Amino acid sequence: MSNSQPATIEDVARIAEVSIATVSRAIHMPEKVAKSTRLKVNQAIAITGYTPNAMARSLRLGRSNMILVVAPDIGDPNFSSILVGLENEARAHGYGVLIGHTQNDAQRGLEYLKFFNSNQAAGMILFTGILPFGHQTLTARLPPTVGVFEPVFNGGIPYVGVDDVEGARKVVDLLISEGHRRIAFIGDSHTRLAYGRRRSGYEAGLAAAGLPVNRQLILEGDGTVESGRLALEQLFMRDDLPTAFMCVNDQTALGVTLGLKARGYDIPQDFSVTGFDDVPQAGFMSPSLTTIRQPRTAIGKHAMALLLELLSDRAPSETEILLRPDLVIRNSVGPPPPRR
Amino acid sequence: MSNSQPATIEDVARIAEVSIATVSRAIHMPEKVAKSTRLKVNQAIAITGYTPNAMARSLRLGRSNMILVVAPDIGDPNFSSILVGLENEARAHGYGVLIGHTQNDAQRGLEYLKFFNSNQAAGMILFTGILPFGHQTLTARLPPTVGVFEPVFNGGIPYVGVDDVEGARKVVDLLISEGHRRIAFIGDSHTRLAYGRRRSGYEAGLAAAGLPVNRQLILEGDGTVESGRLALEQLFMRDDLPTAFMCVNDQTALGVTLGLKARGYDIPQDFSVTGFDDVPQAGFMSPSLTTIRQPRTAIGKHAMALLLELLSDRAPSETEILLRPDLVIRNSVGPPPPRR
DNA sequence: AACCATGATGTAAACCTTTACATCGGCGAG
DNA sequence: CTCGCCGATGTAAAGGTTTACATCATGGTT
Repeated sequence: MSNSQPATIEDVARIAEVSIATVSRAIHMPEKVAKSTRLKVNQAIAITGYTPNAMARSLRLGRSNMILVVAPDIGDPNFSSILVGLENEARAHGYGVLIGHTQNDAQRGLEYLKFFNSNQAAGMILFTGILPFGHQTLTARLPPTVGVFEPVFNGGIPYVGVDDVEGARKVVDLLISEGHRRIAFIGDSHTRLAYGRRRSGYEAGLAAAGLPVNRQLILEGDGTVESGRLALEQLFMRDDLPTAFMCVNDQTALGVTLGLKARGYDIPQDFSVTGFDDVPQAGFMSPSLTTIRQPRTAIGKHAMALLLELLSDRAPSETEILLRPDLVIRNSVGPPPPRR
Repeated sequence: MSNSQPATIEDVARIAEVSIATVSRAIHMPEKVAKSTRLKVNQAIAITGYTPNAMARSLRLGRSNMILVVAPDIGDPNFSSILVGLENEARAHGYGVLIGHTQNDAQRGLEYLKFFNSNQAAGMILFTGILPFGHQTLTARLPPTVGVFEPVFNGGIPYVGVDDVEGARKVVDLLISEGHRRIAFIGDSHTRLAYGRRRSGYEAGLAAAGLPVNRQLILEGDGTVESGRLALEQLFMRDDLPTAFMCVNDQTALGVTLGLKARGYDIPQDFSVTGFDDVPQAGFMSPSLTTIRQPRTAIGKHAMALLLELLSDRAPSETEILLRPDLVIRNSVGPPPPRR
């Protein structure tokens, strides 16, 4: 039964007493083979436990049914649920998913690019906001690619994510409606498109309320906990404090929260803090964090659907899909303290 | 330069004015080819931008240089750093890493098994404490495999992880030295070997201190936040409280902490809580969590080294590698309250 | 001077598929 | 009865490698 070598199509053919061509057809174009033969073949497959050799198959075909998902950091709390969406959609269409982990190392990114020479993958999903290889000349020879979660910096790449501008807008609007007038934006960035969009939403919200945009209250950050803590320290050094901290993501908000608590302040009594993304830990923070929910599995699903559309080279119906962000109100926002 | 089709070995041969055999040798057995030819070949490779077709290669060779890493949940906070260790070691030996995500679905596990028929992967790292496919007959035809982080339930599979017994022992010893006598163990499990081992350490510690093992204080759990919260409620319903909660992992400890805080208790003034694993969030919890550090990248490194040893079918030097667990003392442990 | 070992290179088979093309038999129409 | 067509199946090539074996030239030994 289970010999040392995996069964090949030839083993099946021998047992079914047909040619290998017929076996192949019985598998891939069943309607082209007589019912009785089909039966024999299926029995033979069951007997041998044959599964087609994927490498030989895609060598012959010149294409594979694998999609490469490239992420700089597998540990990103947003990644896992997006992956689930990607995988489910992929498998529903007969595709599989490989995960590539670049650790922000262009060298590694390049290695994954080789996958496409060998047809080891047919397309690529980019979880990084940037092309994962240094600025090679090869922009031309890029495989079909879709960005998720964060628009791809180098431009021109279809993208699926949440509507960052509107999400940020919802946050500022909430803060303003609570009575805040001095709202800091923590985590501005020139390189991360998503953060830039969130900042636009922030500014739009202020403008709509007739509030000035105070450049002193906009601090840079890279979305890490540490960056939040750091920005907070800078603000305290300047002694020109806001009443609310609108953070570019939940990690940053955690940093701000920790810093504030370390200084002995209470949230939301003394200051309000908001995040963005609603990572799994957001509900467990103390206080639990008011933030924007990312529809993560939906993002994954749409992104994969878009990529498969690209692969079937029907012209893709759209090139940027923006999903609706939902505000999640928890306990980190309150009215500003009476005076300061 | 960059035509539409990727360059093949034949293109290189033509340009270098040698046969394809020589090109292949120049790449894989450079000492077998004259220095002058080697030079020509290398130039031709540079000109064409040739990279070998990995599929054709492993089709011919009957083996690949990819290692499949199977995890039920990519989002597990322990996974990412272990992966880094695995990857670094793999690439140092010319191997690459593929990540398989099973979502605890045996069907998916089986699909990954097909990788080995096609030689898409040469070996497998199991991050799940269990064989990721239902109980197939195929235990015999298992590819070279190493478990990480959690011993593999179905037995006989080499394993690299932390010494759970000793780690747990360090935790109880700490609690006992603080003066605790009634210590609950949250997260016992029949199916998760690591948890069983941690419980052994717990019992050993109690025994060494001459304390009784109270079965009422040992609660089941599956390592989720929710399981921690649940176990806590059970204890409160029984009205027979411990002074310290030793949790099987950090997530469980988070659940216990949240439950305790919801009931208005202070940690560590009213109760002490400990975790295990030192996940990245442990330091950010409030209070910050006293726990056991997993040497995650080291685990990955050793596991991959062991697997590569297995692959080279030198008999592996050892079949279980246990790394030293370190106690990380933070702020969730204190002496028990004066009376109760 | 004849021979052989040695080193460098080329030829062709094999790995496992898929599929264009050929073959074959049967059946309906003329 | 013959022809042509159609459906079912088989034959063989192709896809890009690696490598056993063959070939060839060179230089040293006898």
